[in-house]
Amino acid sequence: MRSDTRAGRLPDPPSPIADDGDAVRFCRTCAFAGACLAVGYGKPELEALHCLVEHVGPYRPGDHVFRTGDPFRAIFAVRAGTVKTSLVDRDGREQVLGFYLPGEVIGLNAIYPEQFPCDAIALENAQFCRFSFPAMSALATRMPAVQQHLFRLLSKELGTASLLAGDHSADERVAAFLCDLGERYAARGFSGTRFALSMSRGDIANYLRLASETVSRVLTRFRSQGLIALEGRQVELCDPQGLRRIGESLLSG
Amino acid sequence: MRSDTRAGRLPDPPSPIADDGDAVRFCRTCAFAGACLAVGYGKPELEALHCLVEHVGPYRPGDHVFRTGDPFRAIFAVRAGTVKTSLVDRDGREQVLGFYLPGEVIGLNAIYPEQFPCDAIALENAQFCRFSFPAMSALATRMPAVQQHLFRLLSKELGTASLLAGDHSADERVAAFLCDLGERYAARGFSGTRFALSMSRGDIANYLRLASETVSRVLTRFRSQGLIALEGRQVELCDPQGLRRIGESLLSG
DNA sequence: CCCGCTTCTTGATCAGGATCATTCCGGAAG
DNA sequence: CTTCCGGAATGATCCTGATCAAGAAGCGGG
Repeated sequence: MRSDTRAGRLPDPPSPIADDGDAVRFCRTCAFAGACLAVGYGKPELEALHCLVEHVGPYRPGDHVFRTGDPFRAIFAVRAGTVKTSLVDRDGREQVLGFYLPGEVIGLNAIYPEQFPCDAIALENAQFCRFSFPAMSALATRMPAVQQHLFRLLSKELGTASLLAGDHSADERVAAFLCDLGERYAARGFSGTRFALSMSRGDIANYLRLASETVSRVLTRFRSQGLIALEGRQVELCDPQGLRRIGESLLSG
Repeated sequence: MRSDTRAGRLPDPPSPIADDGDAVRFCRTCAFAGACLAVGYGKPELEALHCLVEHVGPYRPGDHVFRTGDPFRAIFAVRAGTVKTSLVDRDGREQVLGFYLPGEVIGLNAIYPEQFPCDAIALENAQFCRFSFPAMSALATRMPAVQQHLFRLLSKELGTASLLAGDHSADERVAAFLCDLGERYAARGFSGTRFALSMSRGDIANYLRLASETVSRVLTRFRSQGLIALEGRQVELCDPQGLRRIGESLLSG
């Protein structure tokens, strides 16, 4: 599993960490870092965490990590790659709920219904840490730090979910989307101004509740205004300040 | 506090419970019922719950229960009345995040930022159970049922938050809004087909990301189609099935 | 290298809902 | 009763972004 045949020369230097051997380095950027590090490496509690973590993957682009209706047993931290979550209503229309980068957690919205309310689909080759939820909440009972962490993760996601709901112009949405992605990449140790959009224009549009044509147009205009540089799915935020100003109503208040 | 001068003859027979004396009856419909009842009345654990619950109120229409930026110390279960939560962006535009009926819980989205990210404003005379959050999470550590309950509440709210985000027509939004309110009233023991809208058309519109004129027009049309009866803020769902059909894309998938 | 597919871009037109403006209604105060 | 005022209903117009349509560009496979 260390080095497989697909180890070609992918042109992504700021690529997500896919190195299974470097658990410590990965864990520092993971959303569970707070919980994991709180217990301290070497202590017996860490054993408990390790017992309930299971590395799964790799998944290839388009693979499902879980599907709508699957019984809820675990949450997943993204180790490598990117994932989108989406739901499909009965007339078959897809609805993208979110994109998740390395270090972020998916599956939290399945706790209440006790089954996954959405699909999770890998956008790139992806790997995960799988946390058994029953084991996790049992652990949380014994370790306040873990419980606190779960509460925070849930509450945080709650905050971001309500942002998309506002009525905002296409410009605001796209600008905020780019800023948000940049900040999240930066928080995980990648470049926050230069990265690849791992999702299609259609997925972006769907997520932002716009038509893909509109996304194209806005991106093109942003480029002509010097706010971004764009080449296929590679994007550079040339004027993060300006973008932030445009999207600010979605970003902080 | 029991009977003050404003005890006029308000025409709302299906009024929320405002009777301080009937704790048991109220608690059965409260969102914490599962947690509270799980420990069983009379057991020592109940003492713990009672210690961290504090009844607050009454608040008058327009009063703030908490404000954006207030330090987060507690979550609130609505005992009586209705509340809206909303945030105000820097250009002063209000954004209604949700309406909360008796038995529902507000403040969960403050856990992560550790301060309230929104205002909570009473729409009617309102009272609350205030749960100290540090005490609550300490209790959750000792009582898995409470912890489980908090996780579920958070996860549930996460689910509803993502529904509004979809791109839906004005008709769908209004129909789903009415159905949702009805179902929530029904779940708390009130009539699910005949109730008063405690919020203004403007608030509804804001919540649904529509203009208030649009809400007016849709309601008028629904009435002329026989889907609802409407008189001021009193509404009756004459054809809940039909409404549900219209709004179904927002209601379950 | 060409083919066929998907994704992306760009243009032209259309429509749903926002906005502006006016009127109507119901309750509170005088 | 009249006046006043905010919320609500209704009409007229405008604008953003969706939709329809067509072409360009990337990409994997033969």
